[in-house]
Amino acid sequence: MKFEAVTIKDIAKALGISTSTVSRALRDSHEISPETKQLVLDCAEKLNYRPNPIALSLKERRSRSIGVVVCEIANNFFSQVINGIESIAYDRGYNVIISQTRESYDREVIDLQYLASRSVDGLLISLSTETNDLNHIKSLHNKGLPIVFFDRITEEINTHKVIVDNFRGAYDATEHLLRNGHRKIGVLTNSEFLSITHERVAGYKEALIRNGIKVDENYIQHCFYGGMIFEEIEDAVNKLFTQKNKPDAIFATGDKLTTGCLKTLKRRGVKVPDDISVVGFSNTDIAELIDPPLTVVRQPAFEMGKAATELLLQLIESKRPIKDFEKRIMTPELQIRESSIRKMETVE
Amino acid sequence: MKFEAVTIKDIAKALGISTSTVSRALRDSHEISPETKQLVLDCAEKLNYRPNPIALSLKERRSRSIGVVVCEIANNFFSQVINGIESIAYDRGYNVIISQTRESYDREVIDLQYLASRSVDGLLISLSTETNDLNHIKSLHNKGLPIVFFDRITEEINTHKVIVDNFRGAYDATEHLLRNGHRKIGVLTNSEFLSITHERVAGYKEALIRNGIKVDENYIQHCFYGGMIFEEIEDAVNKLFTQKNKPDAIFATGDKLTTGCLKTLKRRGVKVPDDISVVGFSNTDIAELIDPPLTVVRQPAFEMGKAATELLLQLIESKRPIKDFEKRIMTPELQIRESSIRKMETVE
DNA sequence: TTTATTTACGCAATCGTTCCCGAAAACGAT
DNA sequence: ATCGTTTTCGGGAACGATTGCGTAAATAAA
Repeated sequence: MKFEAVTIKDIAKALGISTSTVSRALRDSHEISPETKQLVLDCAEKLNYRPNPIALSLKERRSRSIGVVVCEIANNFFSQVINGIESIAYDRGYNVIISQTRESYDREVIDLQYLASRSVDGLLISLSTETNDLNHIKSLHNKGLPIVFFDRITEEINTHKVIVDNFRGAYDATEHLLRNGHRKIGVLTNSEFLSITHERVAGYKEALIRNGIKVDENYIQHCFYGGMIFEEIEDAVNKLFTQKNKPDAIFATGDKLTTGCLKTLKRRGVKVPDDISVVGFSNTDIAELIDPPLTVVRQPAFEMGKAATELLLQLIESKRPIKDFEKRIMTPELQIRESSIRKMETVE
Repeated sequence: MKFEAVTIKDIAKALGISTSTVSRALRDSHEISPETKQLVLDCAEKLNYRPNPIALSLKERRSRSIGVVVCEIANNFFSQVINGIESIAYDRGYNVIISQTRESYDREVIDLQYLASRSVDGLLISLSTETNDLNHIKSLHNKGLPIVFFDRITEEINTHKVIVDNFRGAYDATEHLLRNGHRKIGVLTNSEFLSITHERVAGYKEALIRNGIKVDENYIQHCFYGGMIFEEIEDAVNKLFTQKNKPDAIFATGDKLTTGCLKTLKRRGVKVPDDISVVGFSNTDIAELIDPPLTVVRQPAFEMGKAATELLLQLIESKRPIKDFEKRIMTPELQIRESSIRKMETVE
């Protein structure tokens, strides 16, 4: 049950020198003779010495680890973001600690508390649905903990941010539907607390307005938990279908929202795209396999993870406090497939 | 940039008592007067004191964290397992540190090294494809670090293991295909290094044999990286299709393998299930949305994560060394959909 | 009152590492 | 030979927390 690791003391004892000398030799200090240095290095090699990161963390008050807070990893977008995060962090010698909030504010508070006490050197945060009050993050930010937001950001905290051009993604998706002859476009979207919701709904509205179509608020259905609870989506779709003027297309603004919508339609026996067209934000790898192949707004998730991590490390490793923050906006890609293309030859 | 946390010393100073007293008061020791205890508790509350886990880890040589090693999290099965792991660990006060090997042996070695030096109290491992030599794990195991394997296990190390009944999953899938009139069943499977490969291929073979069909080794195609590299799957499917006797069904033994196979078929214009049937191990949430709805062997991933974690914590928290290990075998579920059902009315 | 026993707390070591400071030895300059 | 520098190394404190041991004061027993 014990787990005895080789320490600096063991080397010191083996060589009959002090721990200070060993430490300096390993750290490649100038105030050490080449011979002693070599001796220590050899001995460390022989004993398979590994510095104890915990002791280092305690001493240096940094852990060479960064915390990632997302709502859930079982989501294509976030798991791809995490891959991007790791690809950078790993190379730069940082460890990544992931925590999931499952869209709960309480868990976000606890997770953040934990990560902070664990001395992470910085934080990569995508807010959870329930989060409205940001004091738990502000207090960490005010204490000087480097934070970068991605995807679900907030304007209340001034720091680096990485997002996709949500407005444009939504605009393009909506316009694509309009071009294909749809006029009554329903929206399935997330909680109103989230930045992505506002940006995406705004893009949708703008596309309508520019095409001379009046926005009907009844067509905009919010799912508070973004589809984590399936019934939420069923309800939202029901509400869309009980409008006096049933929509002829649905735009879903999230991964779970999109697939949940498709499931609901399928179970109801609604044909896509014959009865209704569907476009959704999604990073699924199998959009082409879906029946019908799904038109998606795809985010450069991996790149977003990379960018956010680079910005964070820059914050962490900067000597002097950074006051000039950047909002990096990446470009989403509309991948057009059959789910949004009205078949003209289909006649009732 | 500094991040000053409240320590036990701050409380001691504020109250004019020693750190020992504070520590004991917080730990609810009996040798502390009720008044002092209350004083300390109040002060701790007021200053918002949080014990420093790093200092605790150093002192107690345990971190109340467990390490998880998987090939990748952007995989339905593994992200669901991780959810199961977290659901237990979280309640029991353990933190989960996830690392991805991306199927690389070298990364597995490094990740494990890192987790060990980080003083994780235990390890949950699913081996990576490339891993053939187990010395890096054995050495940790021999030093007494609690380890539980799941999914991709090894017989070389004696400890708890959690798997699904892979033999049965494959047997059921194959027999299902046989019952539907298929006789020439190709297999897309993982590296021969992996336990899951052997178990699943064995189940497949047994089903054939029991039905009086001779096993044709040419029908069994291994993808070394389990489909992480798409071309691998294309090649394998090609090989299957250039047999003198083209298969009339494909059984894929992994998530990526299954979706990759479907993509390849779709791009080749091969119709499922008209031209060929497909069954695969997969934990995707949208099997029903695929064209055609996909017959899958689904693993109770969440439950597997829970079970593995419970076994690990039992190992970690046991007073005396455990010598009696358990292999927990859970039941996979064959979910039958259209991809494996030959349409009888289809005539050439 | 004296002695024995609790009670309640402080001191200091410990975990593994770094680093400031002091000092011995070696070297060069005078 | 003497002094000043430089090189090279050791001692010990510090990071935050726990804990064995020692001990003064309070209480109980004689």
